[in-house]
Amino acid sequence: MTMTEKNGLTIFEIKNLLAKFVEDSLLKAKENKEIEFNVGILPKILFEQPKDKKFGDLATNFAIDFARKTKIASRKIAEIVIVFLKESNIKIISKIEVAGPGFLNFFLNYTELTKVLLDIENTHENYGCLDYFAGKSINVEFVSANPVGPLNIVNARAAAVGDCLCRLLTKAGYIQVVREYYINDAGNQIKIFGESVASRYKQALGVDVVFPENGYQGEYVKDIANWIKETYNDKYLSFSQEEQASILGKLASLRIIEEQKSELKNFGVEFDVWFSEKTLHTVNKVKDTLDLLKTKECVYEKDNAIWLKTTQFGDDKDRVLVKENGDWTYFLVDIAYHIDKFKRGFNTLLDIWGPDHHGHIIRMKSAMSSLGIDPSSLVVLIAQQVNLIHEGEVLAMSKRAGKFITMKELVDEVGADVVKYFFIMKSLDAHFDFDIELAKKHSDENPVYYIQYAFARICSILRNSKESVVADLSAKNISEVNLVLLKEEEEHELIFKLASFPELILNSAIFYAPHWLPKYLEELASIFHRFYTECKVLSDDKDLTLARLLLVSSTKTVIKNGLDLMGISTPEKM
RNA sequence: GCGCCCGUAGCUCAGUUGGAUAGAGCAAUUGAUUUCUAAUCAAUUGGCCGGAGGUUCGAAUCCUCUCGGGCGCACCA
Repeated sequence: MTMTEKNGLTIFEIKNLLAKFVEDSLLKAKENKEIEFNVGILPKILFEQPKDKKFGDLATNFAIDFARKTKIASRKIAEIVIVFLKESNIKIISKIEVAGPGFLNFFLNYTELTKVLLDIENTHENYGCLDYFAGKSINVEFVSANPVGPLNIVNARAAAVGDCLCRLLTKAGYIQVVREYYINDAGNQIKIFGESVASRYKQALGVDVVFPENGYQGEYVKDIANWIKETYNDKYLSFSQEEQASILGKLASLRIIEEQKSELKNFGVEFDVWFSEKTLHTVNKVKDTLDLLKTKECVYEKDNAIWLKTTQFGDDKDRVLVKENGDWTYFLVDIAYHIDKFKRGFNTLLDIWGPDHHGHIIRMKSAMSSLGIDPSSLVVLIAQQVNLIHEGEVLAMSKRAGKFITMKELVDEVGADVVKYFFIMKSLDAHFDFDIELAKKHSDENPVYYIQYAFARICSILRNSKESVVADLSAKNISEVNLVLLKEEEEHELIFKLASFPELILNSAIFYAPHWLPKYLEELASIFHRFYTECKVLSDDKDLTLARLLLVSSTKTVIKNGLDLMGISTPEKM
């Protein structure tokens, strides 16, 4: 539908509107000399949803905060302001009260608020889309596992959360969101991995060799070696040890990358860019970065190595860029990588790193500062560790020792929807104990099914409505629906929640907090289930049925939009 | 020793800017189905927000100290 007029207001818009009215009221009070203050100290008017209904739908405590600056009693400020507010006759508000030490409580006019349902119907999958980050672009780098083994459960966490975050950022208005996977295919680990594969390859061909002491033990290494044997036979047997490690390592890691891609795709996560660390070396980007750093006076030589003065930005010691033997450090290469990303024109770089990398944040930001890049345009989120709990015990996992559960195993065992939901619902900061038995055992009472069930129930209602005498909603001009009929408490709660959706998107995107989304959807589903129990949608009262169908249809849209943001399916029947 | 993250109900965790009586799910107990899907709803039980000070009208939230758990502190990646 194009050129749709907006009918109602979302909660976010209402808050902005009210903030403006409060501010205007304060200024009028100042004009009337009822309150004296400098315009510069005008407070930011923030609203919250009181827990207790008797305090209204929205409340602000600005007067209490403002009282400190003006030395006027907070209650008095509120009482002066409320007079002007009442004179303003704000359409969306039915009642305003001063309460407690100076809270200003607003009660919404639900006849007005309900009009938002028309907007939800009109905008549909675009409901919740914002233009907050209009014109901005962001690069989100996540997972980025070394190509030396299958993806593990921490990678699964990063994949689920990173992908959801990207969808949220897109919805919040970024013009470009690039999902990027950095392949560490040039380091020491690759070398060790190559030696491991070469060793297994020779063993597979019946050669008696000693497996490297620090090699990768996992069974998958043997599988890959066997694959190479089957594909190339003894072609590489005559090569030198070094060549074998290099060539077979490359073959093996390419294969692993392909497997990672397909496992991620199977999980529903696809990357726009697979960036190979090697390309930084081949086109001199590391050297260029080093040269650039050298011009910045924050680089010095000591003990035959080249150092970056990260201490001037708060690091506890300076860091080496070029080793005594002339090799570049991982740190320098990583700086070059980030410079490369910035050069591609992104306003913001977002990295999701593992917990063992938190010490690198200050270093990387130091490097950016040294190069004159605003360090706040690099955002690093740390995905805390995941413990897999099996029969009450924490499973110790090590890729080197080949003892770990892969992302694929977890997804096969528990299901992609549940895995995604479990990971997204936790704050990234939180350490996470993932109890496999619990996830499987309680899968029927899982929150994800709770939400999906609400969706399925709505689909069922809509199916039934088409068979009844009640006219199909889409066949009617929805603006003819009599919204006043939606007056039950459950209906109002549902409408309020639906109207809050865009604000949730905004906050989740601004604070990079995707875990607020599943919480919102659980609350929404809960309100819907209660509504379902209390209010019959399909009845002989055609007008009421139509109004409730509109409400239910809007709920369906919001649940769908929400689950889509998490990459979780929306079954129409359960 | 220094730094980062965590500590909230029996378990797993929310708590956005300091707000009004600390929340949800699971587990436990009880009730609800001639009615659009009971994978649901309603109700009950469950808390010194790790501890101690401080800041203020007001603290789970901010500051200081402290105790537990995890992870870093390489010329490894």
